[in-house]
Amino acid sequence: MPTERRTRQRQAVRRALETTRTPMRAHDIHVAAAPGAPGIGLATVYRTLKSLIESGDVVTVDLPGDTPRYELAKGHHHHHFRCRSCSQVFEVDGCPGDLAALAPRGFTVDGHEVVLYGRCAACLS
Amino acid sequence: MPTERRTRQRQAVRRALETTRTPMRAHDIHVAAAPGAPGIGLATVYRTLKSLIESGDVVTVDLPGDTPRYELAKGHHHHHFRCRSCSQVFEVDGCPGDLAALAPRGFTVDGHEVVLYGRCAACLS
DNA sequence: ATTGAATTGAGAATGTATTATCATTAAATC
DNA sequence: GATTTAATGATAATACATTCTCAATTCAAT
Repeated sequence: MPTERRTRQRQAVRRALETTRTPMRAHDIHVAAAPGAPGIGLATVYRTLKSLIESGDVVTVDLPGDTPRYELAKGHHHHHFRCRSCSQVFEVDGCPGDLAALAPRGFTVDGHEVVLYGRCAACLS
Repeated sequence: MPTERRTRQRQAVRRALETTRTPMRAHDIHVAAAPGAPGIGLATVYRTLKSLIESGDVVTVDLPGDTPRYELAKGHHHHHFRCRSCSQVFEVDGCPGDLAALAPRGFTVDGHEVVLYGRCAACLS
């Protein structure tokens, strides 16, 4: 099995995700990682994301009709908020609770996702 | 202004959406409309969907990480359930209610979406 | 320092949903 | 029935995110 090497670009990708307060798109990560890894390629960003996801350190944040974003695995159940103005996504701690009752009779529910829409504080000020 | 013509293929697309009990993908509609409009092209399905959406008769159902689906505008607020087994999407009447309280301080919430995951009745039986 | 293999960057290639093009067909009006 | 022109079908073209290719690079163990 190949040994994982600690490279400047992988560290830059990880750092980008550790530093941000909002889930990032691959493109955002590419830009954010550039200062720490000059010339880093987009392919490397994707390769790194893939391994981080496989190791469970990163999770994909898929919001309806939006390009995928990535965030560090938080460990706790949470949802997201998407600003209609700046399109940025924010973490939402808290959850409406068990929604199984909403499902049709005879259906089994084992998970759910909630997305809030509106304006973030920055766009309102 | 161009006059809208009543064609066999448009009727077939509309009928497909009126007949189904679950939101359909463009491809599904293409298949479902074929019997009523032999040889109908996929482009026509998209063109018809576009006009139905513009007229407000149809709405797009975007679920995370899934290809877009389309359903007749129901008029009432509702959500969706996606079967992890057959991938089919079902309408969910009912709603967890106002979720604005979950948003971070200073944020404005004007909408939300909820997606339930699990197994549908058919896949469980 | 040397070397073997993992990693990288640049760009081509892929997959998928949707739109554009354009000659042909067919509604709707006369 | 003839005419006008919106609508259609086949297919090329877009738009994207993501993956693949492969020569060049660089990590890390010797």
